[in-house]
Amino acid sequence: MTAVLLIEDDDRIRLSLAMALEDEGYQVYAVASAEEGIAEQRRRPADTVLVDLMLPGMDGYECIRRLRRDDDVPIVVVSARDDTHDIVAGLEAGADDYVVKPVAVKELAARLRALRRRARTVATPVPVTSVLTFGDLEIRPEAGEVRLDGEPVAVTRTEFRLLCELADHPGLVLSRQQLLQRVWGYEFGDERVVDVHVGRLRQKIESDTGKPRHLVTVRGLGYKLQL
Amino acid sequence: MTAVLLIEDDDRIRLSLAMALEDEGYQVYAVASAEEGIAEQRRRPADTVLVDLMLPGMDGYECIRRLRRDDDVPIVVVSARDDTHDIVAGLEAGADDYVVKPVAVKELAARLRALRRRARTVATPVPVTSVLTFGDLEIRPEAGEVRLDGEPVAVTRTEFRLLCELADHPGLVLSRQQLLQRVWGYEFGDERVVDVHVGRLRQKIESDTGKPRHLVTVRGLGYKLQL
DNA sequence: CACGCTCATGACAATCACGTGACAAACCAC
DNA sequence: GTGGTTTGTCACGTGATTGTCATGAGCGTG
Repeated sequence: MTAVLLIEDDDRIRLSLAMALEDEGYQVYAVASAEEGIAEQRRRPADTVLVDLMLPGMDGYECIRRLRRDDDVPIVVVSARDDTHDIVAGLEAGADDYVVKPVAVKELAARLRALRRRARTVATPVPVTSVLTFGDLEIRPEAGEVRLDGEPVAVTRTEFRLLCELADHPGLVLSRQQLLQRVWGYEFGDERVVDVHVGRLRQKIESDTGKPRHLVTVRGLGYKLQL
Repeated sequence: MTAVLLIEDDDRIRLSLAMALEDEGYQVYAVASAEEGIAEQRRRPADTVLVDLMLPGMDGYECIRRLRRDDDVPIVVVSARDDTHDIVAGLEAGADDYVVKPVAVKELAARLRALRRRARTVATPVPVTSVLTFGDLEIRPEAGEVRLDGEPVAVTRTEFRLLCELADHPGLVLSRQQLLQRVWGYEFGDERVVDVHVGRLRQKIESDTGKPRHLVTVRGLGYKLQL
């Protein structure tokens, strides 16, 4: 069965549209915000995404761009706004189609079928990649990528290696000595280097560096990475 | 340049739409009947077909079905009729999109671009050719062909092998060393060669080489190819 | 509370990584 | 051969990255 992700903040519209689509034979995942939608699509990818443009928080255009960044999934904008500028912007952001509310369900279903006919089977987006997850923090060693809450975070090589080393031992304390050896290859050296890099890393992945949630200090022993 | 075939019997609309599309950078073949359109598409296939529904002689639905029989070309209905029944019928006949006249040219152009992004080019019936797709970038290893937004891109052999090697591991970082070995067969060698070729490749497949969308640098680690 | 120790952080200069243009050798098609 | 294309090397500029250091805050203990 075809699964559709519906991102629409208006409760009435969301529910009625979801029910109508279910009657048409779709399995519908419905959420009320762009953030939820992106998370949902990551967790349980649908075959097609329907998205409203006017959403609380992150707007629809940004939502489309983020979905597109991860994925080649067909996206249809379902919006009340019908002027050319919005339509062009929606399509340029990466949507495949744009329909104006209120929309006949039969038409929407026909457009979904047309789109699905056309959708290509993309070459495995990211194959067999191990992802180390620490709550909202994701580390993909092979992809050289760190994501916080789904958003890519730019880290330097040393920071990345440090993070991977810590992530390889979740919840375990690694001493500065151990880190110096494994990340830097130093046998001896100034242990302060580790502190500095941990600090820089925290700036990037912790919202409150004073109270780190993932990359925590164990006084007198070293650092560890936890959920 | 992208060629579109416009099938529309009303002279005024046909001419003005053709001119408007030409202003948008399309090459337009315009004809006034379904029969002419089908013949024209056989003789000189366009990349996309725009078709009116109410045509003298063979109607638009039948026209779409016949075009579809030959060809997987993207088809957009441009019709004055805006009721659900017509829209569904048009899409079910095989159209990819349906816009209601009068339509803003900007919107139409945006829809054409969106469709083109999505459309697979099956014009030449190449059997069992794997196509590696990265958004608007297509790589056909067997055919030795690279396409950007459907348009063939001329790449040299080394560039092509480099691209294939990266495409074989979508989203994964390959170090310069790995690339040197796999593309050049060098065991050792100047890693800057890789940079230079990546640079040349970017000139050809990235619109803004400063901010590459597909062939990205992972500082300190290497390069990767992504959506 | 005072002390010693540990850790966080900002500043800074040296270094590094990368992108790019130029160029000559190698290669290729004709 | 000959002219054009492709390829590897080099050098330079730019901006990012790195290790060091100094300073001050934080913590635990007596």
